[in-house]
Amino acid sequence: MDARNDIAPRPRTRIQRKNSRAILDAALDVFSQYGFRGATLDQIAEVAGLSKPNLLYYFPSKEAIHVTLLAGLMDSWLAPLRAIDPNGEPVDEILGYVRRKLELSRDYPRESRLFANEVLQGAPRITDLIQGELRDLVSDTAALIRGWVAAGRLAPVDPHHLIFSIWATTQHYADFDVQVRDILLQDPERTHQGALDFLTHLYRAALTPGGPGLGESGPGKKP
Amino acid sequence: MDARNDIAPRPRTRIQRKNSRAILDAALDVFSQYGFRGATLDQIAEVAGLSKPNLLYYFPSKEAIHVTLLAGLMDSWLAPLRAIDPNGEPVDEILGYVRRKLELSRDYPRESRLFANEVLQGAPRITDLIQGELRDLVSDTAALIRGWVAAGRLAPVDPHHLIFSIWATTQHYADFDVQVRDILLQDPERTHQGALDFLTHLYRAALTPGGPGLGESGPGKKP
DNA sequence: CAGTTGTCTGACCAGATGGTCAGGTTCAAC
DNA sequence: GTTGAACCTGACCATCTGGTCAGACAACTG
Repeated sequence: MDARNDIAPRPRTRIQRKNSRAILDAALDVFSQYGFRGATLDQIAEVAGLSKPNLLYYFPSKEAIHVTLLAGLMDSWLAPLRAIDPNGEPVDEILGYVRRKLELSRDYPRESRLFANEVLQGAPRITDLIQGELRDLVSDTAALIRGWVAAGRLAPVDPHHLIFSIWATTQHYADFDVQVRDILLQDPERTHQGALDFLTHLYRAALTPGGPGLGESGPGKKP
Repeated sequence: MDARNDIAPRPRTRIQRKNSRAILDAALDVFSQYGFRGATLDQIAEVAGLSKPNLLYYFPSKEAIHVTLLAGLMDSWLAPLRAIDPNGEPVDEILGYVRRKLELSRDYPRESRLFANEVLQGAPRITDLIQGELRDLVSDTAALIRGWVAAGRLAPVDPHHLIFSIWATTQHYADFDVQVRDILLQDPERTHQGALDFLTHLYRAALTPGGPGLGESGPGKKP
């Protein structure tokens, strides 16, 4: 009847903190590349520089490591969406979201791939998170966007498909990194800039009220 | 010294054809869901309704099945891109590509997921296909698009990032199907139609020459 | 320094996994 | 209906997998 059986027991000692971190980092490497079933504890242990029994001293099972990673991920994953300001300029707010999401893909590609792997495999371990936290936040954001559209401050688009498209286009650079690199053959920073420029144009064109060949020509406010 | 050791030996007898088909279909189910390492021969055998040794009577190894699937996939995967008509109306041609690609995602989601899984894991078994066939075709298409842009028949966009975004947005509906369903909670056909409408608007707005905020103001064609 | 708690490991286990093999069964052609 | 090839299987194997465990070792505490 002890109370230590949390999903992620906060580390107490320094060693615990250090090793937990090392394990989660190694696990992120391996899980994001091979998915849950394809990853092995031996691999994770080797990457982490620990023995397999030692892994299982810190985490009760392979699945516990995986769940800990996924749970810790969702927050930072949703942060850019939460950061949309309902009182801001609609087009700029959405372009800002695109930019933040793209930066997330550049800076945390392993997290993106971990998530992609999980969803690809039917999201068996995060359906509750998707149907809960994620769905609620998306619903709210969709309502916000609908409001902007109704007010004529945004071209009429379906909010859900808009959000999906932003997820898809930004995460693509993390999830399909190998493909992108093999086709573009250029340094990552340039690819990132090219993607940002393109996506900015794409969404500005599609979202600016007055459609293609726009109506109200506002001040060309710079980024 | 027999000549039977092709990647995909064309089946001769009726039984061979039937069972090969069943195996590949089952393998597509399993591989697309769990990835190469996560899939097991026992699973594939069970789905195919055959015994495991019988699988290995038709294919020499697990990897051979996987490679056969991937090789057979690339063609149908690239077909929509090949179908772009250099003599057509640029915006319509690209919108047509988007539509075909979206239909592919709806009709062949397993193939999309198989491909996604493979690329996610670093594309260890198809780097040559990506750097060869795929890269060449993308290069050609990019050149075509650049030509259209130069002729003022398309808004100035980076062809590669345009193509990436089309892949991302369309394949998203297959690869992240679970997530899309959990958020939208509507029947697939309606989702497909909604996606098509949104993407059509998105790309028409971004590609129509004379769009928002660019230099050469072309003819403001249609709302 | 003794004792207690926390950290770590080699050896081990049961079950799964990719793959093999000797031999049995089915099938089509003679 | 005999025969040879194609088809199929149960039993088996080496290896890997997630996980356990008894006990060694380290570190803080008194």
